[in-house]
Amino acid sequence: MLINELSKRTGVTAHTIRFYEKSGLIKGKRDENVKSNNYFQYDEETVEKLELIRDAKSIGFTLNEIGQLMDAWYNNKITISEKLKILDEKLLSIDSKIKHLKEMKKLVSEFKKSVETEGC
Amino acid sequence: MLINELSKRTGVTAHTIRFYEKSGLIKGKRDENVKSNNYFQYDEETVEKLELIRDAKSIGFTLNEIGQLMDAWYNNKITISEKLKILDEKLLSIDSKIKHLKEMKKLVSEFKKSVETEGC
DNA sequence: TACAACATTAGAGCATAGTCTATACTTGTA
DNA sequence: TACAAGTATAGACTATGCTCTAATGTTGTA
Repeated sequence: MLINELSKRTGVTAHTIRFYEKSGLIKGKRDENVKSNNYFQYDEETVEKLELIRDAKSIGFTLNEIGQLMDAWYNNKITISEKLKILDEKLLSIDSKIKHLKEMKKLVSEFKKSVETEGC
Repeated sequence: MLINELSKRTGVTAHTIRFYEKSGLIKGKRDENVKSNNYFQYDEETVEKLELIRDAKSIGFTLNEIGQLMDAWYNNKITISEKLKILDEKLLSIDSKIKHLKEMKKLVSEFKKSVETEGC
């Protein structure tokens, strides 16, 4: 599919898709048989990747971290042990984020209680 | 205390403290009795605020959101029900982040397992 | 009194993550 | 064939959150 369809499928603007392409997060392919243009072709894997980017971004991963994660996911050039290392790092990072959020939730909940009872 | 002491107490650089001051997140006071300089004086509340900023930032709140949260915390110009509304919004937002993180963790864990067993 | 250490403001610079514009070429449809 | 819609690239611009520099003034200690 071309960029416009990819954009419609994922809700990511063509501008942003090109930005991700330039950043190396996704890769379109050019059809060697087509000589009249140099339009990028995107596949289903790219749809998946854009969805992963959206999800991972929403929980606070940077594009750089997401790039690493997608290397572990899709890149067959890196070894299994390298993949496992990346995945373990990300799992630790997720756990750390969850821990922080739970602490913050406790803090906010306690304060809410004190506002309710003491009105401070 | 002056900015340098505040910086040492909190681990936040003087530059960043001034940036937060300019952004309206914290407020130093100038001593009217002292005419020879216009140094800002900071109190214990500011130490608390900088710690709150650090915690809240680490779990993905923007400075803008943190500003709102601190208004609820310290500003007595808003009503109790307004404070509770802001706190409830933050709690929902925290819960949503935790939910997303858990989903992501599951996804990454499952993928890790498949890398371990199938080496894909 | 010299001078290091500390304070202030203004503004420049930087990283991240887009967002938009200009320019130019290609494709599909009336 | 005209022309709207789609595509590509380069580069300018923006917002957030710092981070640093320059210029200048103040304070405290030898």
